[in-house]
Amino acid sequence: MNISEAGRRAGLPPKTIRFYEDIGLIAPARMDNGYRDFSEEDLHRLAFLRRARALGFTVEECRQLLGLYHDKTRSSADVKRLAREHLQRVDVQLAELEQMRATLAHLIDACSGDQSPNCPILADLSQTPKG
Amino acid sequence: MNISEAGRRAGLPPKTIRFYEDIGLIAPARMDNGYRDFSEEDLHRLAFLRRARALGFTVEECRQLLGLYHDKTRSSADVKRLAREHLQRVDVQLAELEQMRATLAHLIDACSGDQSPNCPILADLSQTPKG
DNA sequence: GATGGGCCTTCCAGTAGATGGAGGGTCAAC
DNA sequence: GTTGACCCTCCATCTACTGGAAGGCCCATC
Repeated sequence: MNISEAGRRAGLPPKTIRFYEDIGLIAPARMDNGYRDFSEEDLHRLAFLRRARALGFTVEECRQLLGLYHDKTRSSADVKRLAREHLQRVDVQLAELEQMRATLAHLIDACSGDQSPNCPILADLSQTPKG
Repeated sequence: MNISEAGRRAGLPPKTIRFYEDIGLIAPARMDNGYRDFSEEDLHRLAFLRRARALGFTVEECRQLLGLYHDKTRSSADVKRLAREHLQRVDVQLAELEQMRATLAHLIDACSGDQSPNCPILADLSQTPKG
């Protein structure tokens, strides 16, 4: 199977698949003409990667998860630990974004949005730290 | 005022300040020896940048915001539009993160986290799209 | 006046995770 | 035989910095 077909079936653009090969996440065979030749196993890995990335795991975490997936002697504790660390990061990001959102919404609400130059948003941004 | 003092007062590392000068967000004067010489106005711009960045505005948006801030003929509607567009982006990111979080939390909850290789997290990641 | 430490400068490289494009090979169809 | 749609590699670009090397400046101390 060539790269565009693999991409279509795994839900990843060919560019991304080549990138994943570059960084050693997959290693598809090659045809005589040099074209990549994707097996079902390659496809499986690609789909795994797409899902793990969609959950926000970093590429390095994906590498570890793939390693665990293929390690029949793994313990689920290792996987769970990785996932929990990631969840903590997600929670931090969520808290930051929610804080941003609250401040932004508050400022937007306070701004008349008319033709006057008077603007609480700019006023807030230009506030000096101690006054 | 030299760069480390400016950084201390604006809450930004010297490296970041140099970077902001590189991309044209600030243009501090220079002393005879080539050192940057920050005015109160420069400090004000730096503090503005720090706050706008902390609210998640991109550097290009910060550039526009600074432009509006110094434009006495601005209308607050322009500022509000920028802020609203940004808020929409934040909301999209929040929705994505919350979706991630929910899935992750669900998977983590389902995983025993013991020494068995059996792991619902890996099972989910390796699911093929149609079964 | 030599030396040391702590600043400052510029420039280059690297980060994450792709994505875009140039330049060129391959292949099937018309 | 020549389009057009693929494929290949390699390099550049994006965001917003951050780290480090190599070297200059300034002040204090011996």
